[in-house]
Amino acid sequence: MTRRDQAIATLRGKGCRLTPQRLIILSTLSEADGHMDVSAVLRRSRKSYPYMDTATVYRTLHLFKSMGVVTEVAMGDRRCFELTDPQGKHHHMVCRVCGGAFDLSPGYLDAFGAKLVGEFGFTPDLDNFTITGVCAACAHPRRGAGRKAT
Amino acid sequence: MTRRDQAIATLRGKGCRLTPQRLIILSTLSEADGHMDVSAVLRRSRKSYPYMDTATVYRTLHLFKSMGVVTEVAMGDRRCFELTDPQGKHHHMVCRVCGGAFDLSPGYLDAFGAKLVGEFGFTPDLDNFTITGVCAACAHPRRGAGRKAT
DNA sequence: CTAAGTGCAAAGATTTTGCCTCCTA
DNA sequence: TAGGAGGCAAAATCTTTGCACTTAG
Repeated sequence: MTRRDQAIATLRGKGCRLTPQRLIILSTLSEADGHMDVSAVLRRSRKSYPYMDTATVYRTLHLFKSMGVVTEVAMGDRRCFELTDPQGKHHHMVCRVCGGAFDLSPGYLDAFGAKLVGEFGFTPDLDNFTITGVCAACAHPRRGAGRKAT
Repeated sequence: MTRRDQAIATLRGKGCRLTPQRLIILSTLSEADGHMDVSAVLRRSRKSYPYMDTATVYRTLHLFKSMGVVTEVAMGDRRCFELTDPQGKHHHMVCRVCGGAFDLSPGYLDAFGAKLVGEFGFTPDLDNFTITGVCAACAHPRRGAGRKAT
């Protein structure tokens, strides 16, 4: 089951209407496979539905976030959204130079998360975690082009 | 040397003028000892200088950020500023229930960061790192009030 | 002195809201 | 069909910018 299908099931289960606009926004997020800001969601959604309205995108993303089907992540000084990974953990490293996103296997953060719980009683939201930084290609421009890996 | 003094030295070294407004904004950030958003900086700065202008705050914070004397951090869905810690990193845990922010000593993420660099060549932005989750008070409401920590 | 910085006001962005119409369930 | 959702436009915010005046160095 794809994340998009999972999201649809969740929305249906919570009694939300599955309007064409909502499905388009889900598809948009799904195709991009990651972090898009509001204007990017709007722009891309309009490719399949030119009348998509700004207010609809805002309302929909807020709804999705409150339903847990999308996650809002801070990318530097920008707020982005992405479909929540139903498997649970799914981490990304996002390069702030080229914008590329790289998957990070679960496990890398486990020790860290366990420490926070143990020492502070603070339970971090590690299920959908994104960290920004600079990828190898952008850090060493001569060794490879800084192309986008989405 | 306090962070504020450090900041002043840096600014002076880079040839920036030390206007009263800039000093007030530094003091404001310094007194609050932490993450304040633009409107909070403005509001508090006006206590010592009622004519402080919005544009000045924006311009000053941008300047300070570009000079490295303040760091912009994403606190949930809010962008905040704080004096850069000259010791280096200093992280936050933000409770998504009560909104409270807790400092996280450097070191907790070092092993994690080193792994990313070593295994993927990805250099994470740990200076600017905030993790959301649920704090002890909110996770165990009976044991303590969910009060706000800055 | 004089270039940098501020204040003010206006322009631009971004995000939210009201209200009426439309459509999903 | 009835209440939720979308469209549209206006409003509320948030942020940036132009320009004349002030001031730190």
